[in-house]
Amino acid sequence: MKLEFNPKIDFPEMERRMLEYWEGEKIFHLLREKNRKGIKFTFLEGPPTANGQPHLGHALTRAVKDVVLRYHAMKGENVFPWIGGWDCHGLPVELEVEKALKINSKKEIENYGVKEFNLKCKENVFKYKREWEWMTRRIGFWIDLENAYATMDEKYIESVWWALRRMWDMGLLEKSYKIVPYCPRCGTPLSSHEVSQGYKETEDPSVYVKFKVLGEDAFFLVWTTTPWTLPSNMFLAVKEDIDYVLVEGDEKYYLAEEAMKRLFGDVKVLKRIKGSDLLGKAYLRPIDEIKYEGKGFYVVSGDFVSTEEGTGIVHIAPAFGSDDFEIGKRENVKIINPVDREGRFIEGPWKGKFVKEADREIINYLKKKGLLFRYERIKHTYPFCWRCNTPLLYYPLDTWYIKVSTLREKLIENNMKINWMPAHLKEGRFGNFLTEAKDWALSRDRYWGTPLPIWRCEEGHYFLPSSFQDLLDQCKEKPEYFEPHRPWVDELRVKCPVCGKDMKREPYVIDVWFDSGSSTFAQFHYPYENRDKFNEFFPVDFITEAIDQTRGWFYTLHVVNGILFNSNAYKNVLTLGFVLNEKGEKMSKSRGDAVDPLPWMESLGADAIRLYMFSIPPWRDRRISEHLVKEYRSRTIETLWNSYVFYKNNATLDKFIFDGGEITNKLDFWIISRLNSTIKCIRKNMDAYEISKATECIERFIEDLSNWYIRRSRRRFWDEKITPEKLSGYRTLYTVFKEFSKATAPFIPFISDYIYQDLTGRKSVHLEEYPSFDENLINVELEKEMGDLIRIVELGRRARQIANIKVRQPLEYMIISTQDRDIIEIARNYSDIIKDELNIKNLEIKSEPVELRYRVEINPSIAGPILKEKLPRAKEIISSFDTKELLKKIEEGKVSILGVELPGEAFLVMEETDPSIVHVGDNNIHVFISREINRDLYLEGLAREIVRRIQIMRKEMNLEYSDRIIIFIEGDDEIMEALKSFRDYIERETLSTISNKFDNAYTKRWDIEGKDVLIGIKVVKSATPV
RNA sequence: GGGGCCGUAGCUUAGCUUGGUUGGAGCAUCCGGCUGAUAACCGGAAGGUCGUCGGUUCAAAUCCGAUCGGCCCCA
Repeated sequence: MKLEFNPKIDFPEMERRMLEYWEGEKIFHLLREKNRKGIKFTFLEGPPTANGQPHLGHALTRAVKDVVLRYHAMKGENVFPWIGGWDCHGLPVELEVEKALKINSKKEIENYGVKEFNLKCKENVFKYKREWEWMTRRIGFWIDLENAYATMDEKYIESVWWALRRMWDMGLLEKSYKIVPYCPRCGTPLSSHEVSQGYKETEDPSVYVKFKVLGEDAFFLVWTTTPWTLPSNMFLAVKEDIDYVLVEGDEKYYLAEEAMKRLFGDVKVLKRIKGSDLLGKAYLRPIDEIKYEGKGFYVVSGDFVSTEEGTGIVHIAPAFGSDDFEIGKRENVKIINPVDREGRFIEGPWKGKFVKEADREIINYLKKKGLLFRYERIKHTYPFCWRCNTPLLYYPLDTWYIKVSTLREKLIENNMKINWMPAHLKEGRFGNFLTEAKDWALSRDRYWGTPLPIWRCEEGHYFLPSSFQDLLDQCKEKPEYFEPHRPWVDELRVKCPVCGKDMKREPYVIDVWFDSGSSTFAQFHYPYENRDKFNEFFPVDFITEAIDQTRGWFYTLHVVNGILFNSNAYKNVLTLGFVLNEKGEKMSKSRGDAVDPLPWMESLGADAIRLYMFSIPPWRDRRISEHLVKEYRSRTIETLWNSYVFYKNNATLDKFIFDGGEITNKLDFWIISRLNSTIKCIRKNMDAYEISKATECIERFIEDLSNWYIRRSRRRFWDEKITPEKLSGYRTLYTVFKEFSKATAPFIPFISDYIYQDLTGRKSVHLEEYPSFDENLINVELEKEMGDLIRIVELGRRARQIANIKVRQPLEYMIISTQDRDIIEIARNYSDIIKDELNIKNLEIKSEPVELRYRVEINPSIAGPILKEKLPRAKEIISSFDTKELLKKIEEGKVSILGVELPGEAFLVMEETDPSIVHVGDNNIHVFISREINRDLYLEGLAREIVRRIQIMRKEMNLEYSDRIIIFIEGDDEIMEALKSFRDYIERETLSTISNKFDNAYTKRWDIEGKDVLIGIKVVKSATPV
C-alpha cells in the first residue's frame, strides 16, 4: 500500500507510515536477498547493553552505522552479517538486580542464592530491549535484530572459552597478584569504570616525613597523603633526570630542587645532584613495627615521580599502589602487608584498626620519634566506593591475567593496518595506549558473567576445556542440565585429566570487555560452526562507536583478535563524538539530562535528526537541541520538499509524463551537471567515510536547485501552453528528483523514498542501485559560469539595495565592468537573465574601468617573495606615490622601488567610483546602476505594482492558476496612464481582461506609491478542476 | 598526575595538511525585497583581539613553544 502524496507534509507522520510500508513490503528483506551474491562489506555491531535506556547519543551511533551500511548496500554490496548484538554480562546488570532486591553486598547475594540471583540477572539484561528496538526502528536503522548475537548465549560463551583455551595454550594466561582498587566493605575489587564514578573531593592528611639516610647526617624528605601505608614502606623512588638538592634547614634534607622553593623558600643549598646520584642510598625505616627480614629500604628509580606535588622523593609501599607494586616486583622483594581484606591492621600497634582510622595515631607516632617534618590537611579527589561510600584501597589480590604487555610489538604492527577516523587516534590515543599496553586483569570476583573456564586440582594441575563436550567428557557424571553460567557450571564434578583428582573451578567470572572483544568470532559460534562465514567476515570492514570505546571495545577487539588471529580485527574504524546538551555538557544518565530520542523523532522526524547529525564531523562533540535541528531541517529537507511540491504541482497540471525526451535549455544542462558532480562528490566522500563532507554536497545541491534552478525556471512553467522549454524543464526536474532521491536515500531514507515512490511509482528507492555519475554530463565550465552569473546578479541586487530602489521598479541601465574575459563572456551570454533578474532595460559590458579613481596596493603574494623584508617599507612608499603615474608605470610593466624591479602583477589596482552612480564590486567584477527613473520607467513600475495587487486578490479569491478574470481599475491620472501603456502586460500576467467598472466584483482599495487605487475582479471562465 | 582532542561572529561551523589579496557559510538579529513553491521564498547590513601570551617569518587563524578553558581516556 503506497503512501499518498500530500503537499502539506507532516514529516513524522509520513515516516511512521513509511516504516509500516517497509515492514509490510519486507523491503529490508528484499534488499538483503538482492545483494546476497554481491561482494561482502562486513560490519560488526558494537553490542550495547540493553539494561539501560537508549538516549540521543545512541541514536547518533545507530544513524551513522545505518548511513554507511545503506550506502554500501545500494552499491550492491552484500552487507554481512548485518545483525545486531547485545552485551549481556557485567556488574551494571548485577547492581540493577541488587537494587531491585534491596540488597547490596556479596554476602547478601550468597544468602539470596547465586542461582536465583543470576536468573534475575538474565531477566534484567533485556529490561530496555523493547526501547532499544523501538529506537532502532524509528531512527530508520536497518539491522537484523531477530538474529542478533547475545554475549550470554551458550554458544557465544563456548566461543569465548575456546579463545581463553587458545591463549592458555599460547602461554598467555597467568595467575598473579595485582593491585586493584578494592572496597574493603563490599569485599570486591571495582572496575575502573566504577572507580571513576566514585571520585570525590575529600580532606586527607598531608604529611612530610623524614627518612634518615644511612651513614649520613641527613634525611630524605618524603610526602604522603596515606600515612597508614608508611609501616609498609619498602623503598623510596626518585626520577633519575630530576635535579635534587641537599639543603640545610634545622637539619639536612634531600629533596627535589623544584620542591625546595615551596617548602623552604630561601635556604642554603649544600649540594646539587641528579636523581640518578641518589640511587641505591639506604635509609632507616621510619616505622619498623612490622616484622620484616629481607632486602629493601633503599632508593630506586621511578619514571612516575614528579615534582609538582610533594618532594620529588616518593614513598613506596608495594602492597598499596600499582606503581609501588611494580617496583616491588622489579626489586624482587616479599611484600610487607599488615592489612587484611577488610582494611584492618592485623599486626603492630594499630592491630584491629581500620586503616584510615589509624592515620592519626601514626602521625603522632612519627611526631614522637621526631620524624615528622610537617603536617597539614589538604583537599583532593580520592576514589570512594560508589555504592557504600567507603574509601577504596589499592590492594594486592590474586588475579588471572593475559600477558598483553609481551605482545605490544605485534599489536602496534597490527594497528598500522587500520584506517582510523579521525587519523590522529592511530598514533595518538590508541597508539600510545598500545605502546604501554598493560597486562589484562581478567578475573572478577562476581556472579553474572562468563565464568572463567579454568579448573584446578589439589595437585596444582590446570584444566581448560576445549569445548563444552570436552568439559562434559571430563565430568564424573553427566549433569541433567547444562548451563555454562554460575552456579550450574560449578556443580559439575570435574576430574583432573592428569591425576584424576577432583577439580574446582577458579571461582571467577571474566571481565565483560573480553566478551565484547570476542564478538568477531563468537557471534558465529566460531570455530565450532560457520568457519567459512568467519573467514569471509574477518577482519571487519567497518566498525563505529563513540570515542570512549577507543580504550574500551576498539582496544579489546584489537587485543583479543590480535592474539588469536595475529591480525587487525577491523580495517576502518570511525569514532564518534558525544552528544552534548544545549549548554555544551555531556548528556549523562546520572545527571538526568539524557534526552530520550523518541519524542524528538516524533516531533522533528528521524530524517531531520539524522541529517543534522551527519552534517557535523562525526568525531566532534555536538550540541543538539530541537531548535537547532528544526532550523537545519528547514533549509535542507523542507527546501527539498518544497522544490518537489513545485515540480509536482506544475507537472500534474500539465499532465506531464516522463518521456525520456531531449533537454535543450542551458539551465537544465547546468542542474544536470550539478546533479552529476554532486553524486560524484557524495560517492567520493562516502567511500572515504567522510560523512559530513558528503552531507555538505547534499546541502549545496539543494541550495542550487531551489535557489537558482527553480527560481530561474518558474517563468517557463507558468506558460499556459506546453512549450519545448517547459518540457525540457520537466524532464530535467524528473531526472533530478529521481537520481537525487536515490543519492540521498542512505542519509534521509524516509523522505527520499517518499519522493521516489511518488515520482516513479516503483517499490522503494532502497531497492535501487546507488546512482552513478556521468563524467560527460559534468560541465565544469558551465558550473563555473553559472557561479559567476549568480555572483553578478548578487552584485546587482546589492547595488539596488544600496540605491534603495526595489526590484519591481525597472531601471534604464546597468554597467558591468571587469577585466576578466570569462566574466565578460558570461555577462554577454546571460544578459537576458541578468536583465530579467534585476529588472534592467539595458546592460552594458565594459572591459575598461568606468569613471574611476584608483587606488593601488601591493599584492603581497607576488611582491612578498621579491621584496622580502622590504615589503612594509615598500607599502609606505607606494601609498605616497601619485596614483596616475604609478598606474602608467604598472601598465608599462615595470616599477622599481627601493632598487628592486617589480612586475605589473605585483600590484593590485582598486577602482573607486563616481559617487553619482551606484557602484558595487568585489575583486574583479564591478557593477554600476543608474539611479534615474524617467516617466516611462515609473509607469512601468506602477504597472508591476498593480499586477502584484491583482495576484494577491486572485489568491484571496482562491482562484485556480488557470482561471480567467475580468478586472477594472480606478486611480489617478498616472495610474490610468500606466494602465493604458501596459495594458497587454497586465492582462497577460494576470490572465485578465481590463474593462470598465462592473458590479458583483471582488473589490479592494490599495495604496500604491501613495496613490489610492481601487481594483475589482470577477471570474469569467473557471478552469476545469485538476 | 600522564596522554589526547577541541577552542574561529550570539549559535552551528568552513578554512589549518602546503603561511600570502579583504577569514568563508548557515541560523538568529535588524533592514529590505518577492508574491503562481506562499503558514513558502530571496537579498543586504551589522556582527570576528581566529581562547591568551610568546617565538619563527617580509608575512601567522594556519608553523613552533607556553598558558587558560571545555571534553575524553588513563592513573
